[in-house]
Amino acid sequence: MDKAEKYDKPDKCAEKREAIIQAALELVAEQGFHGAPMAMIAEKAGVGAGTIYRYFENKDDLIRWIYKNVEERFVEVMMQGYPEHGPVRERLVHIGTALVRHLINEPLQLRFVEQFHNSPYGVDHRREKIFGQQKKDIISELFDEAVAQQIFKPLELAILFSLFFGPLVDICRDHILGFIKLDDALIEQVVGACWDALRR
Amino acid sequence: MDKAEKYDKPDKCAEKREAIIQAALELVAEQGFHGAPMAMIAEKAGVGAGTIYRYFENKDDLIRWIYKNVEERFVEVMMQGYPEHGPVRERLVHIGTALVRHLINEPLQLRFVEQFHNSPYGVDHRREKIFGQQKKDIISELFDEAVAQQIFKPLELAILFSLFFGPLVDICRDHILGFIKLDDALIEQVVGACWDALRR
DNA sequence: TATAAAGGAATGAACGGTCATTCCGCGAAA
DNA sequence: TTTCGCGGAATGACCGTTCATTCCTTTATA
Repeated sequence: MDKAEKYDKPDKCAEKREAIIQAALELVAEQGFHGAPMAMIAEKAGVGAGTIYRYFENKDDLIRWIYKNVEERFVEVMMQGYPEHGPVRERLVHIGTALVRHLINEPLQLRFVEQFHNSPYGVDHRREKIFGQQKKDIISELFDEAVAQQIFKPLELAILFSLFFGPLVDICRDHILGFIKLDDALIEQVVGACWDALRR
Repeated sequence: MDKAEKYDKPDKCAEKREAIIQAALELVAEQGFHGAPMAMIAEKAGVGAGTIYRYFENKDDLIRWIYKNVEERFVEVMMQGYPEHGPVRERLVHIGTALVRHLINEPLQLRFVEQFHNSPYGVDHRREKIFGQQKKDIISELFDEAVAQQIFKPLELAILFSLFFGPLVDICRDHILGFIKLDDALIEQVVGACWDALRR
């Protein structure tokens, strides 16, 4: 039964890979990088320790791959139903609300990203994000536009991002850890408060 | 010369202890906990590896002791010149400005605290801070008062703290890492923005 | 179809390196 | 001479990574 189930699936490789990713995501999110040795990831994923190295070059590679995917998911979520032609406030509230809703539904993703940001990778990543800026993304464009239209305070993008996203992420973490209890009304209030910080 | 200097001081023990603390603070701040092994702390402090254990029970003890002291320094700085009887806005601006000025003058302390917060200690510490709350501190009292007077939005303390302190700390980090350049005028604008987030 | 060999995926014990902590000999102070 | 702080090699635990071996699937053969 076990064996039949195991081998009649055509994509067992992809499944193993997924199991490794999920195990690593959970362990890093819940215990930090210290608490996620490769042997433990392997055990949790139900594979041998060496197997991980068939799918990922090394631990760094695994961690970066997960981060990249999680971050992409964040952007996707914020862009889903994005009111591209609405007023600035509506667009910003959409982004903030979508992000918060997603983060509290996927606590592991939030915790993982936080662990990543506070690690040797983190600084390099932020530097690249602030200075690299080869192709402006939609969110940066929205902020630039709002500054140009004198809707936002005339501050650098990095500062505006901190004012808006910083508290939202902090508050999601507090919700996940059980320190506060977010509901729809409260999310709206908090996003509104972050908007107030940006508004001229 | 070295020896003479070393032993004619009456408080050489306290000096050694200070050297250990300073070395640990610097290494953790600059490299994270991974990059601050006890042997390296000892070398940087100019003492033997075993000597650290004459002053601190173990690494945890050392780290917690440093954290406690750094945090106390933060509170001291915010309370220095605190306009106790001024209007709420003035008091809040004082706190925010004093904190930012101190953080950018003492980048190691900021980086150390951030490392601490993102570690197994961090969550427990925050939980204790939010729920423990045996004796209200002056800052909490200020926020409570502002909510009661309907100057602030009617939100929980944890949320108001995130709205105010979250961005300030983020921005100081960006300054330290060279991503932005804070000056007095900019600090005032940013603190003002955080105030706007709280204001009803 | 039945059997056997080949090929590649998976395994987990073993390796080299690092870490926190211990412990014992040394040398300064009394 | 005795005492005691100190140093740093030694210890044992742990971690990322490797690799010889095993196991499963596919292909070749009769």
